[in-house]
Amino acid sequence: MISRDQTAKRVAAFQAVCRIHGVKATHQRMEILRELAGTEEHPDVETIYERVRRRIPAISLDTVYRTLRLLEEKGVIRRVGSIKDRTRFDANTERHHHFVCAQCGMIGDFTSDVLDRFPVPREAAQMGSVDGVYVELRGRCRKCQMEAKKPEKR
Amino acid sequence: MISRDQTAKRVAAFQAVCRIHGVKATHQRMEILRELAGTEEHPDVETIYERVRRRIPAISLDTVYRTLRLLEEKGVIRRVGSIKDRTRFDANTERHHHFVCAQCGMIGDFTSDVLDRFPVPREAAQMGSVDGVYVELRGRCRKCQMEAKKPEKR
DNA sequence: ATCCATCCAGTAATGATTACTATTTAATAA
DNA sequence: TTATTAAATAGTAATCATTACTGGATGGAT
Ligand SMILES: [Mn+2]
Ligand SMILES: [Mn+2]
Ligand SMILES: [Zn+2]
Ligand SMILES: [Zn+2]
Repeated sequence: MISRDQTAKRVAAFQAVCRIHGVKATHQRMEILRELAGTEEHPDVETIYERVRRRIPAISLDTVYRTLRLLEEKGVIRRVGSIKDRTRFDANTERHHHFVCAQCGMIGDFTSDVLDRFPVPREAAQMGSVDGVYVELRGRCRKCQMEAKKPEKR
Repeated sequence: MISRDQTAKRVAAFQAVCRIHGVKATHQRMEILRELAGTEEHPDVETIYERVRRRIPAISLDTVYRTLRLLEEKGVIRRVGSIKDRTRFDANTERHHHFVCAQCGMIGDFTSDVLDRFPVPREAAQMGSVDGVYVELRGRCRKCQMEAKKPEKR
Protein backbone atom coordinates (compact mmCIF):
# COMPACT_ATOMS: atom_id res chain seq x y z
CA MET A 1 0.00 0.00 0.00
CA ILE A 2 1.18 3.48 -0.86
CA SER A 3 0.78 6.21 1.74
CA ARG A 4 -2.23 8.43 1.35
CA ASP A 5 0.10 11.42 1.14
CA GLN A 6 2.07 9.94 -1.72
CA THR A 7 -1.10 9.08 -3.60
CA ALA A 8 -2.53 12.55 -3.07
CA LYS A 9 0.70 14.06 -4.29
CA ARG A 10 0.56 12.13 -7.54
CA VAL A 11 -3.06 13.08 -8.11
CA ALA A 12 -2.25 16.75 -7.45
CA ALA A 13 0.66 16.55 -9.84
CA PHE A 14 -1.68 15.30 -12.53
CA GLN A 15 -4.12 18.12 -11.86
CA ALA A 16 -1.25 20.51 -12.52
CA VAL A 17 -0.45 18.66 -15.74
CA CYS A 18 -4.08 19.05 -16.77
CA ARG A 19 -4.00 22.79 -16.26
CA ILE A 20 -0.78 23.12 -18.23
CA HIS A 21 -1.96 20.96 -21.12
CA GLY A 22 -5.48 22.36 -21.18
CA VAL A 23 -6.99 18.99 -20.39
CA LYS A 24 -10.00 18.64 -18.09
CA ALA A 25 -9.41 17.25 -14.63
CA THR A 26 -12.53 15.14 -14.46
CA HIS A 27 -13.80 13.01 -11.61
CA GLN A 28 -13.23 9.84 -13.65
CA ARG A 29 -9.63 10.71 -14.44
CA MET A 30 -8.80 11.53 -10.86
CA GLU A 31 -10.34 8.33 -9.55
CA ILE A 32 -8.53 6.19 -12.11
CA LEU A 33 -5.20 7.77 -11.26
CA ARG A 34 -5.94 7.63 -7.54
CA GLU A 35 -6.59 3.90 -7.87
CA LEU A 36 -3.34 3.26 -9.73
CA ALA A 37 -1.26 5.59 -7.57
CA GLY A 38 -2.50 3.87 -4.42
CA THR A 39 -1.22 0.40 -5.19
CA GLU A 40 2.12 -1.28 -5.81
CA GLU A 41 0.71 -4.25 -7.66
CA HIS A 42 0.91 -2.93 -11.24
CA PRO A 43 -2.71 -3.72 -12.11
CA ASP A 44 -4.13 -4.31 -15.58
CA VAL A 45 -7.00 -2.37 -17.15
CA GLU A 46 -9.68 -4.80 -16.07
CA THR A 47 -8.55 -4.68 -12.45
CA ILE A 48 -8.49 -0.89 -12.39
CA TYR A 49 -11.91 -0.84 -14.01
CA GLU A 50 -13.39 -3.19 -11.40
CA ARG A 51 -12.01 -1.14 -8.54
CA VAL A 52 -12.94 2.29 -9.82
CA ARG A 53 -16.41 0.93 -10.51
CA ARG A 54 -16.93 0.54 -6.77
CA ARG A 55 -16.82 4.33 -6.52
CA ILE A 56 -18.17 5.25 -9.97
CA PRO A 57 -20.52 2.38 -10.85
CA ALA A 58 -21.42 3.77 -14.28
CA ILE A 59 -17.89 4.36 -15.50
CA SER A 60 -17.19 2.75 -18.84
CA LEU A 61 -14.30 0.47 -19.69
CA ASP A 62 -13.42 2.70 -22.60
CA THR A 63 -12.95 5.63 -20.26
CA VAL A 64 -10.46 3.59 -18.29
CA TYR A 65 -8.56 2.71 -21.45
CA ARG A 66 -8.69 6.29 -22.73
CA THR A 67 -7.60 7.75 -19.42
CA LEU A 68 -4.69 5.36 -19.01
CA ARG A 69 -3.52 6.26 -22.50
CA LEU A 70 -3.78 9.93 -21.62
CA LEU A 71 -1.90 9.49 -18.37
CA GLU A 72 0.86 7.59 -20.13
CA GLU A 73 1.06 10.19 -22.88
CA LYS A 74 1.49 12.91 -20.25
CA GLY A 75 4.23 10.92 -18.55
CA VAL A 76 2.23 10.48 -15.37
CA ILE A 77 2.19 6.69 -15.52
CA ARG A 78 4.05 3.95 -17.40
CA ARG A 79 3.13 0.60 -18.81
CA VAL A 80 5.07 -2.44 -17.70
CA GLY A 81 5.23 -6.17 -18.27
CA SER A 82 6.19 -7.47 -21.66
CA ILE A 83 5.09 -10.41 -23.77
CA LYS A 84 1.96 -11.18 -21.81
CA ASP A 85 -1.40 -10.36 -23.29
CA ARG A 86 -2.77 -7.83 -20.84
CA THR A 87 -0.97 -4.54 -20.44
CA ARG A 88 -0.21 -3.50 -16.88
CA PHE A 89 0.38 -0.07 -15.44
CA ASP A 90 2.58 1.69 -12.91
CA ALA A 91 2.08 5.14 -11.38
CA ASN A 92 5.61 5.09 -10.01
CA THR A 93 7.70 6.99 -12.51
CA GLU A 94 10.86 7.02 -10.38
CA ARG A 95 13.69 5.08 -11.95
CA HIS A 96 13.22 1.44 -11.01
CA HIS A 97 12.93 -2.01 -12.59
CA HIS A 98 10.74 -5.07 -12.29
CA PHE A 99 10.70 -8.68 -11.26
CA VAL A 100 7.98 -10.59 -13.09
CA CYS A 101 6.66 -14.00 -12.06
CA ALA A 102 6.16 -16.06 -15.19
CA GLN A 103 3.55 -18.17 -13.45
CA CYS A 104 1.13 -15.81 -11.68
CA GLY A 105 2.15 -12.51 -13.21
CA MET A 106 3.16 -10.92 -9.92
CA ILE A 107 5.26 -7.81 -10.54
CA GLY A 108 7.63 -6.37 -7.94
CA ASP A 109 9.87 -3.31 -7.96
CA PHE A 110 13.59 -3.16 -7.43
CA THR A 111 16.31 -0.60 -7.96
CA SER A 112 19.83 -1.11 -9.22
CA ASP A 113 22.77 1.25 -9.35
CA VAL A 114 24.49 -1.05 -11.81
CA LEU A 115 21.60 -0.79 -14.24
CA ASP A 116 21.17 2.93 -13.70
CA ARG A 117 24.82 3.47 -14.54
CA PHE A 118 24.75 0.96 -17.38
CA PRO A 119 26.88 2.32 -20.21
CA VAL A 120 25.30 1.82 -23.60
CA PRO A 121 27.58 -0.53 -25.57
CA ARG A 122 29.09 0.92 -28.73
CA GLU A 123 27.41 -1.86 -30.67
CA ALA A 124 24.01 -0.54 -29.53
CA ALA A 125 24.90 3.14 -29.72
CA GLN A 126 25.62 2.70 -33.41
CA MET A 127 22.04 1.69 -34.06
CA GLY A 128 20.59 4.99 -32.91
CA SER A 129 19.91 7.22 -29.93
CA VAL A 130 18.93 5.52 -26.71
CA ASP A 131 16.13 7.07 -24.67
CA GLY A 132 15.68 4.47 -22.00
CA VAL A 133 16.52 1.06 -20.68
CA TYR A 134 13.81 -1.45 -19.97
CA VAL A 135 14.88 -4.27 -17.67
CA GLU A 136 12.81 -7.15 -16.46
CA LEU A 137 13.92 -10.05 -14.28
CA ARG A 138 11.87 -13.12 -15.03
CA GLY A 139 11.35 -15.99 -12.69
CA ARG A 140 9.08 -17.64 -10.17
CA CYS A 141 7.81 -15.73 -7.16
CA ARG A 142 8.02 -17.08 -3.59
CA LYS A 143 4.32 -17.90 -3.48
CA CYS A 144 4.41 -19.88 -6.71
CA GLN A 145 7.55 -21.70 -5.59
CA MET A 146 5.76 -22.77 -2.40
CA GLU A 147 2.72 -24.00 -4.28
CA ALA A 148 4.90 -26.01 -6.64
CA LYS A 149 6.45 -27.82 -3.64
CA LYS A 150 3.14 -28.98 -2.19
CA PRO A 151 2.15 -32.20 -3.98
CA GLU A 152 -1.15 -32.34 -1.98
CA LYS A 153 -4.04 -30.11 -2.94
CA ARG A 154 -5.73 -31.76 -5.89
CA MET B 1 21.51 -12.14 -43.58
CA ILE B 2 22.44 -15.29 -41.74
CA SER B 3 24.77 -17.76 -43.45
CA ARG B 4 23.10 -20.70 -45.14
CA ASP B 5 25.17 -23.01 -42.93
CA GLN B 6 23.98 -21.39 -39.75
CA THR B 7 20.38 -21.56 -40.88
CA ALA B 8 20.71 -25.21 -41.87
CA LYS B 9 22.26 -25.98 -38.51
CA ARG B 10 19.32 -24.51 -36.65
CA VAL B 11 16.83 -26.40 -38.78
CA ALA B 12 18.75 -29.64 -38.21
CA ALA B 13 18.79 -28.96 -34.49
CA PHE B 14 15.03 -28.63 -34.53
CA GLN B 15 14.65 -31.90 -36.41
CA ALA B 16 16.60 -33.54 -33.60
CA VAL B 17 14.30 -31.88 -31.05
CA CYS B 18 11.31 -33.27 -32.94
CA ARG B 19 12.65 -36.81 -32.78
CA ILE B 20 13.36 -36.50 -29.06
CA HIS B 21 9.97 -35.04 -28.22
CA GLY B 22 8.01 -37.28 -30.59
CA VAL B 23 6.81 -34.36 -32.64
CA LYS B 24 6.47 -34.54 -36.41
CA ALA B 25 9.04 -32.72 -38.50
CA THR B 26 6.67 -31.41 -41.12
CA HIS B 27 7.44 -29.42 -44.24
CA GLN B 28 5.51 -26.43 -42.85
CA ARG B 29 7.44 -26.43 -39.58
CA MET B 30 10.80 -26.64 -41.30
CA GLU B 31 9.98 -23.81 -43.68
CA ILE B 32 8.71 -21.56 -40.90
CA LEU B 33 11.84 -22.13 -38.85
CA ARG B 34 14.05 -21.79 -41.92
CA GLU B 35 12.45 -18.43 -42.63
CA LEU B 36 13.00 -17.15 -39.09
CA ALA B 37 16.48 -18.62 -38.75
CA GLY B 38 17.56 -16.95 -41.98
CA THR B 39 16.95 -13.37 -40.96
CA GLU B 40 18.18 -10.98 -38.29
CA GLU B 41 15.20 -8.67 -38.44
CA HIS B 42 13.04 -10.26 -35.75
CA PRO B 43 9.89 -10.53 -37.87
CA ASP B 44 6.31 -10.70 -36.64
CA VAL B 45 3.85 -13.47 -37.42
CA GLU B 46 2.31 -11.73 -40.42
CA THR B 47 5.71 -11.18 -42.01
CA ILE B 48 6.75 -14.79 -41.55
CA TYR B 49 3.39 -15.91 -42.94
CA GLU B 50 3.77 -13.76 -46.08
CA ARG B 51 7.26 -15.05 -46.74
CA VAL B 52 6.60 -18.71 -46.14
CA ARG B 53 3.55 -18.41 -48.36
CA ARG B 54 5.85 -17.76 -51.30
CA ARG B 55 7.05 -21.34 -50.95
CA ILE B 56 3.92 -22.94 -49.49
CA PRO B 57 1.04 -20.91 -50.95
CA ALA B 58 -1.67 -22.83 -49.11
CA ILE B 59 -0.15 -22.61 -45.65
CA SER B 60 -2.58 -21.26 -43.07
CA LEU B 61 -1.94 -18.40 -40.70
CA ASP B 62 -2.96 -20.63 -37.83
CA THR B 63 -0.19 -23.06 -38.69
CA VAL B 64 2.32 -20.24 -38.45
CA TYR B 65 0.99 -19.23 -35.04
CA ARG B 66 0.87 -22.84 -33.85
CA THR B 67 4.34 -23.60 -35.10
CA LEU B 68 5.89 -20.51 -33.56
CA ARG B 69 4.30 -21.43 -30.25
CA LEU B 70 5.72 -24.93 -30.58
CA LEU B 71 9.17 -23.66 -31.45
CA GLU B 72 9.16 -21.32 -28.48
CA GLU B 73 7.94 -24.05 -26.16
CA LYS B 74 10.80 -26.27 -27.29
CA GLY B 75 13.27 -23.46 -26.69
CA VAL B 76 14.23 -23.23 -30.35
CA ILE B 77 13.14 -19.62 -30.72
CA ARG B 78 12.26 -16.71 -28.43
CA ARG B 79 9.80 -13.88 -28.58
CA VAL B 80 11.08 -10.34 -28.27
CA GLY B 81 9.82 -6.78 -28.16
CA SER B 82 7.66 -5.78 -25.25
CA ILE B 83 4.64 -3.54 -24.96
CA LYS B 84 3.94 -3.34 -28.67
CA ASP B 85 0.93 -5.08 -30.11
CA ARG B 86 2.45 -7.55 -32.52
CA THR B 87 4.72 -10.20 -31.10
CA ARG B 88 8.07 -10.61 -32.80
CA PHE B 89 10.36 -13.59 -32.93
CA ASP B 90 14.04 -14.43 -32.80
CA ALA B 91 15.71 -17.71 -33.78
CA ASN B 92 18.93 -16.60 -32.15
CA THR B 93 18.92 -18.16 -28.70
CA GLU B 94 22.47 -17.15 -27.83
CA ARG B 95 22.64 -14.70 -24.95
CA HIS B 96 22.10 -11.22 -26.36
CA HIS B 97 19.93 -8.16 -25.93
CA HIS B 98 17.98 -5.76 -28.11
CA PHE B 99 17.79 -2.19 -29.26
CA VAL B 100 14.24 -1.27 -30.25
CA CYS B 101 13.30 1.77 -32.32
CA ALA B 102 10.17 3.27 -30.82
CA GLN B 103 9.25 4.80 -34.16
CA CYS B 104 9.61 2.11 -36.83
CA GLY B 105 9.97 -0.96 -34.66
CA MET B 106 13.41 -1.88 -35.95
CA ILE B 107 15.08 -4.37 -33.62
CA GLY B 108 18.85 -4.85 -33.46
CA ASP B 109 21.02 -7.22 -31.44
CA PHE B 110 23.83 -6.35 -29.08
CA THR B 111 25.81 -8.15 -26.43
CA SER B 112 27.00 -6.89 -23.07
CA ASP B 113 29.39 -8.39 -20.58
CA VAL B 114 28.08 -6.03 -17.93
CA LEU B 115 24.54 -7.30 -18.36
CA ASP B 116 25.64 -10.92 -18.60
CA ARG B 117 27.47 -10.57 -15.29
CA PHE B 118 24.67 -8.54 -13.75
CA PRO B 119 24.26 -9.65 -10.13
CA VAL B 120 20.64 -9.98 -9.11
CA PRO B 121 20.01 -7.38 -6.38
CA ARG B 122 19.02 -8.78 -2.99
CA GLU B 123 15.84 -6.77 -3.23
CA ALA B 124 14.86 -8.75 -6.33
CA ALA B 125 16.24 -12.08 -5.16
CA GLN B 126 13.89 -11.92 -2.19
CA MET B 127 10.88 -11.92 -4.50
CA GLY B 128 11.65 -15.32 -5.97
CA SER B 129 13.98 -17.26 -8.22
CA VAL B 130 15.29 -15.50 -11.27
CA ASP B 131 15.41 -17.46 -14.53
CA GLY B 132 16.43 -14.75 -16.93
CA VAL B 133 17.08 -11.11 -17.54
CA TYR B 134 15.27 -9.32 -20.32
CA VAL B 135 16.89 -6.07 -21.39
CA GLU B 136 15.72 -3.71 -24.06
CA LEU B 137 17.25 -0.39 -25.04
CA ARG B 138 14.63 1.94 -26.41
CA GLY B 139 15.31 4.82 -28.71
CA ARG B 140 15.29 6.10 -32.25
CA CYS B 141 17.18 4.26 -34.98
CA ARG B 142 19.58 5.98 -37.37
CA LYS B 143 17.14 5.83 -40.23
CA CYS B 144 14.31 7.42 -38.26
CA GLN B 145 16.67 10.09 -36.94
CA MET B 146 17.60 11.00 -40.51
CA GLU B 147 14.01 11.20 -41.62
CA ALA B 148 13.14 13.44 -38.68
CA LYS B 149 15.87 15.87 -39.76
CA LYS B 150 14.56 16.30 -43.31
CA PRO B 151 11.82 18.92 -43.19
CA GLU B 152 11.16 18.45 -46.92
CA LYS B 153 9.20 15.45 -48.19
CA ARG B 154 5.59 16.33 -47.36
C1' DA C 1 -25.77 31.09 -14.38
C1' DT C 2 -24.44 30.41 -19.22
C1' DC C 3 -21.97 28.43 -22.89
C1' DC C 4 -19.37 25.26 -25.52
C1' DA C 5 -15.40 22.50 -26.38
C1' DT C 6 -14.24 18.55 -24.25
C1' DC C 7 -15.47 14.36 -22.10
C1' DC C 8 -18.16 10.23 -20.99
C1' DA C 9 -21.32 5.96 -21.30
C1' DG C 10 -22.79 2.62 -24.04
C1' DT C 11 -21.91 -0.02 -27.67
C1' DA C 12 -19.94 -1.41 -32.11
C1' DA C 13 -15.73 -2.38 -34.55
C1' DT C 14 -11.07 -3.87 -35.06
C1' DG C 15 -7.06 -6.68 -34.99
C1' DA C 16 -4.18 -10.11 -33.08
C1' DT C 17 -4.36 -14.57 -31.47
C1' DT C 18 -6.56 -19.03 -30.50
C1' DA C 19 -9.96 -22.81 -31.20
C1' DC C 20 -12.46 -26.06 -34.01
C1' DT C 21 -13.08 -29.74 -37.49
C1' DA C 22 -12.87 -32.29 -41.65
C1' DT C 23 -9.08 -33.71 -44.38
C1' DT C 24 -4.24 -34.75 -45.15
C1' DT C 25 0.21 -36.48 -43.90
C1' DA C 26 4.58 -38.14 -41.31
C1' DA C 27 6.24 -41.96 -39.27
C1' DT C 28 6.24 -46.72 -38.18
C1' DA C 29 5.95 -51.35 -39.27
C1' DA C 30 4.27 -55.28 -42.24
C1' DT D 1 6.36 -50.33 -50.99
C1' DT D 2 2.03 -50.06 -48.87
C1' DA D 3 -1.10 -49.94 -44.97
C1' DT D 4 -2.10 -47.87 -40.63
C1' DT D 5 -2.95 -44.28 -37.54
C1' DA D 6 -2.01 -40.62 -34.45
C1' DA D 7 -0.77 -36.13 -35.22
C1' DA D 8 -0.80 -32.01 -38.11
C1' DT D 9 -2.83 -28.88 -41.46
C1' DA D 10 -6.17 -25.72 -44.08
C1' DG D 11 -9.91 -23.10 -43.75
C1' DT D 12 -12.71 -20.77 -41.00
C1' DA D 13 -15.03 -19.39 -36.75
C1' DA D 14 -14.46 -17.68 -32.15
C1' DT D 15 -12.23 -15.07 -28.53
C1' DC D 16 -10.26 -11.41 -26.18
C1' DA D 17 -7.97 -7.05 -25.48
C1' DT D 18 -8.09 -2.71 -27.23
C1' DT D 19 -9.91 1.13 -30.00
C1' DA D 20 -13.51 3.83 -32.44
C1' DC D 21 -17.98 6.01 -32.72
C1' DT D 22 -21.97 8.83 -31.21
C1' DG D 23 -25.47 11.29 -28.72
C1' DG D 24 -25.82 13.11 -24.35
C1' DA D 25 -23.33 15.17 -20.13
C1' DT D 26 -20.02 18.30 -17.85
C1' DG D 27 -15.72 21.12 -16.48
C1' DG D 28 -14.31 25.47 -16.31
C1' DA D 29 -13.84 30.01 -18.35
C1' DT D 30 -16.66 34.11 -18.60
MN1 LIG E 1 6.99 -0.56 -10.68
MN1 LIG F 1 17.90 -10.90 -31.38
ZN1 LIG G 1 3.98 -16.14 -8.91
ZN1 LIG H 1 13.40 3.49 -36.66
